[in-house]
Amino acid sequence: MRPAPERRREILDTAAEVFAAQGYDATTVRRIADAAGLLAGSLYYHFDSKESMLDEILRAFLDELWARYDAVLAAVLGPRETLEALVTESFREIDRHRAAVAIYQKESRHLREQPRFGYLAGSQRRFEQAWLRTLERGVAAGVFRTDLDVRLTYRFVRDTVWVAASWYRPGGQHSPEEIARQYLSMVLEGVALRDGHRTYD
Amino acid sequence: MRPAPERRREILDTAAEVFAAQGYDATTVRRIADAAGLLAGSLYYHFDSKESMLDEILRAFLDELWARYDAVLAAVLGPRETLEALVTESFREIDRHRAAVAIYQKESRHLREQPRFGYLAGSQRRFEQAWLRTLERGVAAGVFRTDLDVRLTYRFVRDTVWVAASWYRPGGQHSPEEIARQYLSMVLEGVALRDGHRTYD
DNA sequence: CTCCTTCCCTAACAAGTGTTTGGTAGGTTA
DNA sequence: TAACCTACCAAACACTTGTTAGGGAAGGAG
Repeated sequence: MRPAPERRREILDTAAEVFAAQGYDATTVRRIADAAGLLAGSLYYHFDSKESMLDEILRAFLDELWARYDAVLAAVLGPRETLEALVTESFREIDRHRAAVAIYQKESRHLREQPRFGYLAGSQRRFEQAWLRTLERGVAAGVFRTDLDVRLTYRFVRDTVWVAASWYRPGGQHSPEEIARQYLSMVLEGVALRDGHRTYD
Repeated sequence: MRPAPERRREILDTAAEVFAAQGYDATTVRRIADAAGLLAGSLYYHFDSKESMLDEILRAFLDELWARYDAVLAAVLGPRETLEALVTESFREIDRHRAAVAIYQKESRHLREQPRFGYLAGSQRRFEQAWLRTLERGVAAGVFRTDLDVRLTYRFVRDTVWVAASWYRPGGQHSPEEIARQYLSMVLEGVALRDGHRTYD
């Protein structure tokens, strides 16, 4: 027999890809099995249910994301540096877990209502607090504009970052860091040209 | 009998709400019928199929959107004014057809591959061209920054606008025009405070 | 060799799916 | 009144869904 305990991970990655491409509900277990090279019933040797696969995908993604976020937040940087670090980590996460992020984007809103996926709501609250605090710190410190609705700004920043998962493909011409740099530049400085605006050297 | 030829529209609006909330595939015709106050089979007096309902919802949305976009583009404004007008019209469209926009956001990527929904790909190409042309005009005219990847900027602007459909609720404290103003301010000027930055009067 | 574990297949299950068919209450038209 | 149309219901259809049970091939351990 092959040594394969990573067969499980292999199947889970396949499932994540299919979920991301077709949507969770539209994906049949037979389709996953097909893509992974086995039959539908055999999936249940590795996993309890289709829902368990989804659960495991989302948990792994959120665990890794929060490990990085917590590291950033624990460093207690200035508000602008915190924002830059959070955005950069987000793009790195998209680079690593593209499928999981796409699934999260598409499904979390209605999954959140199921008890089993209640942790999605909890994660979202922590997420929102971390961002709001950072923005408010920045406003107080005079590095962010004071004339904007903070909550609107939060949604703006949050969305601009995460929807990138819907078009980003790893191995493209831009690295996650490069995309993060340009996104940050747009979010912080705007796309309009103005007097004294510096171009890259 | 009631006068109702608008019963059809009523059912379609209900279907759009349910599709937007639960996802198209996760929505059963019985659920739609329930919400509309009739039985599943009775839906087929008004519509050919579940897919037809989705098709009609998306077509109505795109038709109206393009009518407004074409009016803006035909006016041949300056690039910055064009961008502002397109964004404002987009938020107005979200205000009017919130459910349809949410469905479009969630489902268009994979629907696009079905022949029946091929027009989604066509619409997306026109959409991309209109935006890219406007941005390139702006770069050439010196009103937009020259150091950004135009395609990245396009996705940035596009996404920031349309994901708003996932959280926007009509009748909230901000009108579509107010949201558009703040979004445009963030996209054009950035969220960072800088010397000489003016707050609202 | 024999036993055991790992990993998968075959075949079926009940529940739920979109859809069709035939019928009918009640208003409109002639 | 009679014929007709609109908008719906009741019941069933064929099919797909996620899931389960039993079995078996292939390798490692004794």
